[in-house]
Amino acid sequence: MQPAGKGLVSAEKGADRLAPVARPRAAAAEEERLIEAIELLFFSYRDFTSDPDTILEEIGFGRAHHRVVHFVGRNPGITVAALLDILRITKQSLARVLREVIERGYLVQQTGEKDRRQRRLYLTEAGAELWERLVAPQRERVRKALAASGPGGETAWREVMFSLLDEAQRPEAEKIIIKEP
Amino acid sequence: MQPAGKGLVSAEKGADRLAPVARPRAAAAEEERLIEAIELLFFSYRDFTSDPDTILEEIGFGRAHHRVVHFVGRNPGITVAALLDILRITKQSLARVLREVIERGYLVQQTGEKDRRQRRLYLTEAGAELWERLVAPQRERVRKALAASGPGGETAWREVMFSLLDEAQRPEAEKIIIKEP
DNA sequence: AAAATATGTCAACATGGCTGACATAAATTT
DNA sequence: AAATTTATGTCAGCCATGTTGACATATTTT
Repeated sequence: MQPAGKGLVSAEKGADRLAPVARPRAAAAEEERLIEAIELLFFSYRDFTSDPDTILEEIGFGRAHHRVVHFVGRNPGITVAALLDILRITKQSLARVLREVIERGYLVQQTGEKDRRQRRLYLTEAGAELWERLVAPQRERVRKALAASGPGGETAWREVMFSLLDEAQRPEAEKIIIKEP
Repeated sequence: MQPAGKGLVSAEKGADRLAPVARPRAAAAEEERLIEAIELLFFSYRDFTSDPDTILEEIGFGRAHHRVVHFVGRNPGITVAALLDILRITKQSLARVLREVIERGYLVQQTGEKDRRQRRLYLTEAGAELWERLVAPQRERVRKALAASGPGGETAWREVMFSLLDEAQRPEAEKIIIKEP
């Protein structure tokens, strides 16, 4: 299902090439285009987070719990320090959420084998189930969206999204996101 | 500055076409790709909001203030009801933020001409200046990111972002985002 | 033995959401 | 003209999730 032909998805760079020159039209048009992109990002991200929000509400969890479940699910045995690095919150903030997720049986801690100061985090079966429930609609939403763009659309989308990252943080983000077997 | 050749931006659909068939590799690989996209969205959005956050902190405002300034700046004379529609928060939540933004002189209310129940919202000069300060780095970030993708990248990116919206809300989002002259 | 590290915890506070109840003025309907 | 609906504002209290600062414990490293 392609989006409507005209509006948001056109953005031909030289569309008003034939307009009168005197007006500062080119700059203004680019600015308009960019602001549209900014708002598109805002609205898309909001809808993107809405599916899990519904599920979370049922079980009395919030987005913070979601993030913990997700990144522990994705990185089994992750240390608390590494999780803090990803989430960029204080350990006190994490502690509260972590306690709740553990108390409710979605997550367990295991003392690190090599370094016994570490508390490595793992999802329980219930946690894995919850993660799947939460990630499924997002995956489906993203799958459809990527499929809706033409060939090469996914690569282009990723390029843009990746370039939106702070340059300094791209290597680390890549490390976190990509799992090589 | 193109992202590193291998990692995030490859995603050729048939990359492992030649791999052994027995393993359920195709489905797993797609799942992996989609989860990477989900996390990319998460990290990119976080960095995307980080520039304004810095400025906002200086002046003791939060993201809520930003959103109000932005959408009033973008829609001069918008009514409170319309703003609530965009932000999808309660009027009590908006009221607090609105009051602060008005008290500090960034925004004014004007009784509607046709409907005198309405309080139409406008940025003051200080408000317009603030908006420009806030939007400038985001615009620049998005400009660079879109430019970093190949030709047609912007259109593809928009298609995907637009398709991430709830289908039911696409027409309204389009109405809000696009300003026709 | 001392220092550094990984983690946990207590307490207090801020932001920005929420619900519920009620108030006012203006427009619309009857 | 009266009744109703609409647009907005406001009070009060609650919740989720972030913050800072201080301190405690176990373990590893120096």
